[in-house]
Amino acid sequence: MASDRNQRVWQLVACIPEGKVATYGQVAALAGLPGRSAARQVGYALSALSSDTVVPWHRVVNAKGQVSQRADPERPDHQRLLLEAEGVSFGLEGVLDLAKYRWDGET
DNA sequence: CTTGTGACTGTAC
DNA sequence: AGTACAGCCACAA
Repeated sequence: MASDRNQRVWQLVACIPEGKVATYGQVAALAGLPGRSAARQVGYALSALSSDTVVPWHRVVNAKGQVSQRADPERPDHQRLLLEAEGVSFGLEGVLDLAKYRWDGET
């Protein structure tokens, strides 16, 4: 059973339009998570996701514009492929242009 | 109840 | 520029 905060985060992530990405801090702020460690809680919320989750967690990236460090060890490229399929361009370092793809926070 | 860890961020050197 | 430190919250043992 997930906490309400986690569901709140998932709901927000699910609101991210295709071709856009949001940082943990961005999601945290939009989710209304108080405190300075909100980003951590967002990361934890995503970590608690199920394998059958419908949440496009791959659209959530860190402040560096890179995908999470905890991606599937078996398919680390999966997240990148999903984003590329949405029109997001990645750099050789697996970095994307946050200034261009960063979600405005509105649908 | 206490301790430890974690999908992070921001500031400082 | 890249690296290092501190902060805060939630969950598991």
